[in-house]
Amino acid sequence: MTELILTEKFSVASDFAKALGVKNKKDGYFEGDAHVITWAVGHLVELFEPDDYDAGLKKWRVETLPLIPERFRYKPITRTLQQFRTIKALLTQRQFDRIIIATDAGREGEVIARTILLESGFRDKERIMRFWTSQALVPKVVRDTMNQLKPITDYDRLWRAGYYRQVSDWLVGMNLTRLMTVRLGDLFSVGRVQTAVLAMLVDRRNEREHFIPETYWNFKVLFSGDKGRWTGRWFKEKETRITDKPQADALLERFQAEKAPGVVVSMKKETKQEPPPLLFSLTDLQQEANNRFGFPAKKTLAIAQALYQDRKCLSYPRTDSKVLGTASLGLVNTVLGKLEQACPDLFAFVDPKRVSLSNRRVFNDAKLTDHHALIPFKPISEAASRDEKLLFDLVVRRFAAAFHPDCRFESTRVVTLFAKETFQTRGKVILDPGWQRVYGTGIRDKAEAEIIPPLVEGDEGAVEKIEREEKQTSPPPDYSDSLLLKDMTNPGRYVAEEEIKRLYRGDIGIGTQSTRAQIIETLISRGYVQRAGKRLLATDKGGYLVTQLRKCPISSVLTSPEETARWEMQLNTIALGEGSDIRFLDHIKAFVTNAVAELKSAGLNVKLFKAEQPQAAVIGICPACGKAVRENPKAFSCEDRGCEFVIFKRIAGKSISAKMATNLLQYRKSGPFKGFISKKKKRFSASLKIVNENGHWKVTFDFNNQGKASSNNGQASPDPRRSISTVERVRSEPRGPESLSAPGSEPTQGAETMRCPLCNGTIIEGNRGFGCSNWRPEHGDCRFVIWKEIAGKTLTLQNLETLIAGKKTRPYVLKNSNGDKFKASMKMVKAPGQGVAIEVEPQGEGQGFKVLCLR
DNA sequence: GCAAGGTC
Repeated sequence: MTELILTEKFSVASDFAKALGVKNKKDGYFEGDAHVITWAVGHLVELFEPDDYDAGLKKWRVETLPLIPERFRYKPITRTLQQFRTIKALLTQRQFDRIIIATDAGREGEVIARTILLESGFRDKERIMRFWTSQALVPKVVRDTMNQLKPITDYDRLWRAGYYRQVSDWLVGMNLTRLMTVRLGDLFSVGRVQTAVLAMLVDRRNEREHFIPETYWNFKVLFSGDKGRWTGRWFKEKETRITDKPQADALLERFQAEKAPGVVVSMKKETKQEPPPLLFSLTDLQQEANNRFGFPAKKTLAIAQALYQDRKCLSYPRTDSKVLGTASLGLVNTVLGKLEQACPDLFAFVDPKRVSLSNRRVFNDAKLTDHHALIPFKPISEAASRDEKLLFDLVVRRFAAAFHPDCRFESTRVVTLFAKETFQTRGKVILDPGWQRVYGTGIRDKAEAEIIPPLVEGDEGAVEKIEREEKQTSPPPDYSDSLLLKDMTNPGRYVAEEEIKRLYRGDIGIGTQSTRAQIIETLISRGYVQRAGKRLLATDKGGYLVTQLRKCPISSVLTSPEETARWEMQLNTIALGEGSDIRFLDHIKAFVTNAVAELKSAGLNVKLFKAEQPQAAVIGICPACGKAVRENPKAFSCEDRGCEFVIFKRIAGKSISAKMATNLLQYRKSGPFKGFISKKKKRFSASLKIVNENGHWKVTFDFNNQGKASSNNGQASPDPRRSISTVERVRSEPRGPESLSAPGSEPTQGAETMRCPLCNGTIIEGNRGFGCSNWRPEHGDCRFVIWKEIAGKTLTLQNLETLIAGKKTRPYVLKNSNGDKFKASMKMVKAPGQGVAIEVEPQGEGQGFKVLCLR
């Protein structure tokens, strides 16, 4: 008997080949005695474009809308046509006893297989079987599941649900994008997913713009008794804030007037346990990598893909599952064995009892989706990039943590009665860090870790200090990739209606794990959203589209995340055989028809949008005028229009990368590089340098010094006249409020590196300041920073060296906070309890030092 | 010039 097996992707086909002992690889498939195994590359077939139905539809016109094809048709996707033809030939030109569909176990997997069969003209359903499992495809799982093949008709409903998903997205997207674009005179894309997400970003921008901060007050009282001190925070029922000023004043007066001590009225101690976090889904990993390293979702996906595909140390990344299947216990044991050897520290406290099927937080078939959670397969290669290692480390730690004991801690809550008001004190002592060992003990609960004396009810404490804190309410934060992914995954948090909240209780989100990163990028490329560091900000254009759609009652549902969830719910019922597909499609068609009619006649404000292009990245400093040099399509040029300095992206036939340009700007010389082509078509090598000829700065070749700096990534040594030390230039995202960046590559070789005066770490350069490479909590949480601009003066590299060496700079003209100018030199001093400060020493007499820059 | 969903 011969069988044809069709998988969704090459990696799965090769898992099958391994399990079935098929070794003979042909072009586009594996060939064995009993099996031929071939693979798709995701979707190989797509819906017709409008102009495939009718060439007249190539032009976008309002009059041709709504576009509602009588019958939807498919065509092969050009990019993967070769593979489609291979599969079609196998299906139609060879006789197999059975065709086994082994695409991923989910709705889209079903669509991928069915559309290939459809477009190949293969109709013999009797011979088609479905291979269905979400377990990791180790050989045993493949062989066992091959013995439990299902008739394909069991999955017809799933295929229909997938088909309606495709078709309804097409109807909404094609019609409303064309309509809004033609009516508003600029490209305005509209879609079920992208418009709902855009609306979330626009709403957040509006909330923040219209937010009015309110002042409120807290009270803290420091009690002191025989057993020690404790701080109580005022509360009444669940409230800890007082929003009324007279009330706050009255309370303060009462507290100050009160002579009697505080009395402990309750003391509760509980031992609590916190289980390890669940294994990573892609979205969780993207969130964590965005929070910790500032990686955009797309970057994390790309790195994870490389770890999976090239380095083969990570499982399939596009998964929304946070568990493994019960068939993966053996796999887990193998992986644990390999990783233990590579990083024994992380696995020293693994609890063998947790490495068993009784660990339902890890092994849970009921919670498996198309794929299982992200896990490591083996230690990462030494050759991997820094970013790859960072990301992989997150996965390994999460994996290790999953097999650790719970974190056990003792939580204490003390209530003290003072002046007839109640004050609470919370403490937390970690008894056994359990899985937190993997992350370094106690990082997570720093804020709460207050040590409380062993109080009992009735203990008295004299009042030592009464503190009133004035605070302001803050608006919800701007979205980052991380926060947006969270709300896309779990939109119910922002949905008011109880009924709809319930819809989200299942696993319904907006978009899918495979596309969420892409949706964010689409919004950016449409000019709806901009990145500003970690933040994602809706632009005026994005806000405008949402406003126009919301003017129209029918179309406005696209701007509500609820609607996308309703569609998902209905598709689910179709997949389960409970819903009517015809009614669903009729509903969507009616929606599109009505929305088109409504928007055709709506009084839309037509407004012209200049592309709000985010500024291109700064790649260096202009040698001619000191302003930023930015990348543009053809060159790296000075942002000052009046300055003509430019480094073209092609020099003598060779492409110049941003990295090369950065080096060139920093060191005035870079190379040597191979691959230039002379006017006589001869190849040659040369370094590039920046020279000043008659007051004109330009890039020229340098033929000296050939081959000398090759050990240094093609980077020349720094120009000795410019600096004796170097600072690592960091080009990743800024972190936190200080806007210092994460460290980039290793410190530049060949030059003395500057050291942090507090912890001896490496000095790294961020966007706004020079900081310490040990800024991460796990590296020592060093907060050292010197801002690049101090009192209106921009520091030079030489100033920085002088300051770090503890020496005084020469006097400069500086400005104080009132804008008054004065002349002073700067020096770094130890500031008590604060790390370091930069002081300026005014030139005038008797003015003393003035602290201008605390860390 | 359009959607969203796969995979590269």
